[in-house]
Amino acid sequence: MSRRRTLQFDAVRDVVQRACDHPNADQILARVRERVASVSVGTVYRNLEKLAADGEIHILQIHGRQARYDGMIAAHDHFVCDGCGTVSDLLPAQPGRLTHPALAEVGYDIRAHTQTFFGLCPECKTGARA
Amino acid sequence: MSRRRTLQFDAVRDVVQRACDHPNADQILARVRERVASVSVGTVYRNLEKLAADGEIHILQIHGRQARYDGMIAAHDHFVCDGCGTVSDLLPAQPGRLTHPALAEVGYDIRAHTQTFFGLCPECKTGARA
DNA sequence: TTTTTTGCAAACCATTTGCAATTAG
DNA sequence: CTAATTGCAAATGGTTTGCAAAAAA
Repeated sequence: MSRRRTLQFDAVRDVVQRACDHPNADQILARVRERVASVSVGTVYRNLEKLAADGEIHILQIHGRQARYDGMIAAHDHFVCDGCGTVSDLLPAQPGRLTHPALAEVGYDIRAHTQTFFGLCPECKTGARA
Repeated sequence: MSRRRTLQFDAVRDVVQRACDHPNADQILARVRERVASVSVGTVYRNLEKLAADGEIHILQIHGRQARYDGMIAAHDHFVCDGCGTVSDLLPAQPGRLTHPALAEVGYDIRAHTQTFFGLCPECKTGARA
């Protein structure tokens, strides 16, 4: 079960960690192939899964059925532009989460905002599962 | 292009708007069939799409590739329990968005939090597309 | 009648998986 | 040597689509 060092694994990790555009699996495959021409789709997905399991990357479900991958694991938010379609990282200068008004002040036209929390609900917290 | 009133459309809308568990398409199909036994998968998806286009419901991409549907359109956040797996609405009593500490105080054990903003970035705001 | 909507089944497409061959340790 | 990883190709599974028949307007 131990993790083995392979050219493919290292390439996938490096591509995701260097990317600043939240690429999807296809884009990652293409970039990895620039270095290791023979990698297959399955290998890319398997390695992305491993990296996510190890907490080295995050899988983003922005919209639609195609996942995007994020190499930045520090807590941060995202902005999806309806104009150019890019997904960008929002890094608060001050500790704490960004707010709608704070972004408006920096020039963003925020039209929607969704927030999702993950964890244990009050019932599960005091009950069975960990 | 005008919208026609059909049994199927009304049933889909009613099922989603009455649901408080953020059902997926399969669950909605099952519930709609309790009233209109003959509805097909395609019809359900087409009507969900229309409702979302009209802003009557929201499509949620919580995790994985299976969408969930939300009949509550007022601004609110979501909590996904790692224990029981339920997705619940978080409705702030006071205007404004819920925060991590606020939820902790009410008994939630928050382990992750993601925030996504949609709109126009500063460049697109002052540029071409509306 | 005219146009939208339906049901069915096939198509799509991102992701997953089985398996034999490779390869890291 | 032996267990993990790969490439390939086939399978999955949620969602979409083409089309002729049914139903609104």
